[in-house]
Amino acid sequence: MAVARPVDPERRAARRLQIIDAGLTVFAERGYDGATTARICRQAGIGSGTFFHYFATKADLLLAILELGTEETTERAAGLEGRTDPLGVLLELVASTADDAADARVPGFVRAVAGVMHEPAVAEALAADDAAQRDVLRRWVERGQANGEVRTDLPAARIVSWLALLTDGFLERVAVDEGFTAEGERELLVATARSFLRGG
Amino acid sequence: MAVARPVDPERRAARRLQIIDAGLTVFAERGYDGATTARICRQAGIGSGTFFHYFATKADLLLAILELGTEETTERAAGLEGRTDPLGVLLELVASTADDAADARVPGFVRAVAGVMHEPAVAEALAADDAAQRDVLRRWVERGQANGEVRTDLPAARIVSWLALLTDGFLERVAVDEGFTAEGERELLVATARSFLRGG
DNA sequence: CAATTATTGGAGCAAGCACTCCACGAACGC
DNA sequence: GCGTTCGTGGAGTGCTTGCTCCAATAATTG
Repeated sequence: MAVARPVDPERRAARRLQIIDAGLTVFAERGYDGATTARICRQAGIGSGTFFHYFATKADLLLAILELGTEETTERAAGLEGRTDPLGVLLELVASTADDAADARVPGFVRAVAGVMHEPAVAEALAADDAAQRDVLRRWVERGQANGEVRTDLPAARIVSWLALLTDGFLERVAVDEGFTAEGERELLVATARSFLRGG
Repeated sequence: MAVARPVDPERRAARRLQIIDAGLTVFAERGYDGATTARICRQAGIGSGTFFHYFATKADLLLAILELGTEETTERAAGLEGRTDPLGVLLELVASTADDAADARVPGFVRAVAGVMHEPAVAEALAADDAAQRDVLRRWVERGQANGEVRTDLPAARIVSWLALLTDGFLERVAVDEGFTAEGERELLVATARSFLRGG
């Protein structure tokens, strides 16, 4: 009778994260289509039955990874409220991209995702992530403009696009360029962003 | 007896280009794996037999497109020999990226390629293209440094990487960002590159 | 016109894939 | 212990895909 064996949310979350981690690794090194579910399962050390017990679809795994990234972004943004130096905040946000890129899997994952952008679900998730990130940036850019710390000859939205250009390009370079390391170029990234924000 | 029906190189080249053009289109809008050979054939208005008569493999088509791009790069470089204003040349080269991006298929194709970088053959071809492009840029950067037009606080190779960062990021933004058009942002790209080269 | 060969379309095939299904074992309430 | 449900692995399946094969056609020479 009795309702035996209730779900253990912690155990479930842990397994989920384990699969997510494996997915991140394999997506990064093989691309989306190159990452077969079989390989992801092997990387995670599980059977395919388990995989589809946690994710209905391979695409769902990708989406879950993206969602995790978006969460981190919003958390990071929340931790910055109350600051009064918009330029400093913006540069920290830019620098955090370099820090993310220090995990070698991140750049690879980013290009893997870019390669599946034509899938509507992925495009939507990525758009949401992009919008969240842009929202944060724009708010600080506007404050900086009001402040006099940021150039006012360009609208805030356009400045945000250019910050994104810098960080996207940075990730791409780290992925491709042998001599271009996240740690080594971090400082120059910040300096370049500062120069741009001031209106060099 | 008689050797009838000799190959017509022009006809062959034309067909080849027709397929290449279709491939560029479909790769750009569907990604590499999303671009089925069937769809490429439909786009080109040919049967699959014809396709494989011209390209042994789907990957070969991708490689052919890349090779065409490399050729254009080297041709463009050759046309610049003899100039004495390194900074001007560099900015023209950067601007030509923006011009390429005006063809909406180019940014899409670039990310499609990025999504298959884990294939050794593609990685190799892309490395060759990258090396060719870098070689040209580095030569002009070095001349600019000797000239006093380009900053000397960074080694030429590193400056080249950062120029590539700008152009890569530019292509990515054009592909993703609704409000970010190649024509509209071209000028700012050149200005930003100039600022960076001078050492802002 | 005949002979010969490049060129073409499309039917079909083998392989690989995401995903389903099921049976067994473990964990819990009673 | 017993009953019940969750968690798990892996064999199997149906579909898609890159690619092959071949018969028909077009083009060119003599």
